[in-house]
Amino acid sequence: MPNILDVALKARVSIATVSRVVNKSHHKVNRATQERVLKVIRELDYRPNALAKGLLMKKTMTIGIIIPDISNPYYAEIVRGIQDVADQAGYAVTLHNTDKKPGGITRYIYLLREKSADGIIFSGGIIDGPETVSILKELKERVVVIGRHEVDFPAVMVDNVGGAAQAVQHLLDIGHRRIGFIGGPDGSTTALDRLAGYKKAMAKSGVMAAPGLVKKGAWTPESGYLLGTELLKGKGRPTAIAAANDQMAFGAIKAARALGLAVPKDLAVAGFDDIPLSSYFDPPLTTVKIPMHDLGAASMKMLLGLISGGKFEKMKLFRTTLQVRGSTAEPQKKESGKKS
Amino acid sequence: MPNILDVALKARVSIATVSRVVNKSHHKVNRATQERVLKVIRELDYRPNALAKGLLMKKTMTIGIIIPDISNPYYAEIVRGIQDVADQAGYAVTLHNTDKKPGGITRYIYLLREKSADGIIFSGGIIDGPETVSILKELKERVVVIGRHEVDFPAVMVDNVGGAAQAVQHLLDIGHRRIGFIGGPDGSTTALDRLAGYKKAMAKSGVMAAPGLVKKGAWTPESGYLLGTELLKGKGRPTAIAAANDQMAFGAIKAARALGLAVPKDLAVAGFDDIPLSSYFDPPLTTVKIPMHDLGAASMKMLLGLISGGKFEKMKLFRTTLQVRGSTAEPQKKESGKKS
DNA sequence: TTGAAAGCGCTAACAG
DNA sequence: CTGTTAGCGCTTTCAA
Repeated sequence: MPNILDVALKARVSIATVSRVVNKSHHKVNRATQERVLKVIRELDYRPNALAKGLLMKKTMTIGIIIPDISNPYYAEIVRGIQDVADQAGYAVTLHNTDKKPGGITRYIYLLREKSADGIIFSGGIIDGPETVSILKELKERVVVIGRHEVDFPAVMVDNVGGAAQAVQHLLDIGHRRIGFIGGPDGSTTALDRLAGYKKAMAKSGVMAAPGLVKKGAWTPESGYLLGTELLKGKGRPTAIAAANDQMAFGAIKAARALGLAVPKDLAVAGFDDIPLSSYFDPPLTTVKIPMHDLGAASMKMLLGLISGGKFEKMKLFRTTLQVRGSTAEPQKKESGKKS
Repeated sequence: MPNILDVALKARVSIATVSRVVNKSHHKVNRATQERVLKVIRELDYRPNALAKGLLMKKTMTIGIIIPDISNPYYAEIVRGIQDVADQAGYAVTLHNTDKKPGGITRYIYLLREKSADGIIFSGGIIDGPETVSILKELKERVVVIGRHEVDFPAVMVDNVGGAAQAVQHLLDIGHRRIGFIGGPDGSTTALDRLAGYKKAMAKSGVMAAPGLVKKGAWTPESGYLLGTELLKGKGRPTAIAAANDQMAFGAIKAARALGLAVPKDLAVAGFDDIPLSSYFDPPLTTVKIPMHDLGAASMKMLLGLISGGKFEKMKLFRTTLQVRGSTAEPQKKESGKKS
């Protein structure tokens, strides 16, 4: 791999001159010299070493993303949004999955610090404990978070409370009263907010939310299936289920089918997120749409603002929109729908 | 951010000594000195600068992944597999999406070279042209590819021909004769191989594959829907469709439903990949399972072998397994199934 | 318009 | 066992 000295020698100039033409510096360089250098650069296929440059300039044009799991379509979509604007701005992105790894978050933060990342985008996931929070608080890194967190960083947020309320309200509006809720895990503020939205809508309509109707899942279709089965087999079966994400909603639908219940006839199901495949399901899933790609893009724009040191909105809130599709319908007439 | 000199000064030792304790060097360090240094490191929260280290050692502990699109569950799963073993081995991963970007591949290769990535994993995607191929050929970087490519690199491969043949053979076995195929785009070797598998199985059974029954899609559910509609509306409607990936299969199923056709009663549909949600569909999708996570993991292990310079398999082939689920069934009796 | 030289933070060879 | 020093490849004063 040729370096700047190789170029300089071959072009019979100093490395300073090479540097100037490579960086299109304002410092004037003779036209002829410039072309000679450019020619050698092409011949040698020279590329400046980003490590050396980064070391000197304290800027690496790299940012890190910390998420629970890239194989979750929700995060995949967000990451794509981040990358699209990062790439445009000349930034590379390193990816870090925290799930199933104790102390993952702090580990990655330190890693990114060592690598001199220019910034970090942090989304979702469970903050392991107060320790993590205090570490986060003292972070000197430039950080943007997606979603609500217990720490004060510039943030891109989603109205999860309102979104969940929308979904539940829809269920209420079409006549459901016994509405089950499959939520997310403890420690997730997103899970907390979506549960709050459920409770809010229920309370507003004066409907009792039986404690047995609320379950805590793990965001996966498997957990949706498990919890859906519990809900459906328990006493006082709900006529509708709102799930805190689409994957769990799919699990719940599968559970219903396994018990001989038709969706939406015997059970209405609503999801959350609107992942790409949701509208292709049968029945197409009624869900609360989050503009995931935009979420990612907005967070990266915010980080760019932070990095450049200019002014920028410290907070951006995205509203959700309810997508009413085939998986929800009004409950069957009074006689409780036994198995056909 | 404290550097090695700050630590050295505060601990009253030389930077060499600090370096030795940080790197657990074999070079002996007095026990007491060591503890003094360790204490200062903790006090200052010192972390070695990876850029400086990388510059000197010519090793960055970072590898790059070049794929078409992370929001495609197929790639997301592969990337997760890569990351799991990379992370374990102490490597960070940068992600690069090439789709919809002319010249993307070469651009990212150069970027990765500038950043001194220790290796590159390259999966899927269309090689823009002969130019890209020749650039790839001259690459001095350590590269592992996933899938078949026109270039000779260590590779992790999938038996796409055999897999597609499996799916089509299954359709044939249960009695279908008019079998449509929704393939991938031109320029993708994966698409080529899956199409070849379709043709192979058809030929083997002596069944004519009418040219009008073969379509080329773009891997997306939308294109599956479009092409499925074409297939179903055309003359001599197929009784079964094999799609080159699950997303297009879902699109085709949606198309069938839109035309009042029941799956699998009026139309059998098989997919390819077995993405996480496929078994949750209604009907659960019959598909050719690829161990995507393992594919990613294997590619990273191979790259680790390449990097360490040891011996390792230059090629690893993964077999596919057919998952027969609810979306395929035998064709209806002779009388061509009109709308009910 | 060009070049010499300092220095970013680190490791390792060498000397003591 | 510890320290001094060269140098990884680059940008940027400063001088010419």
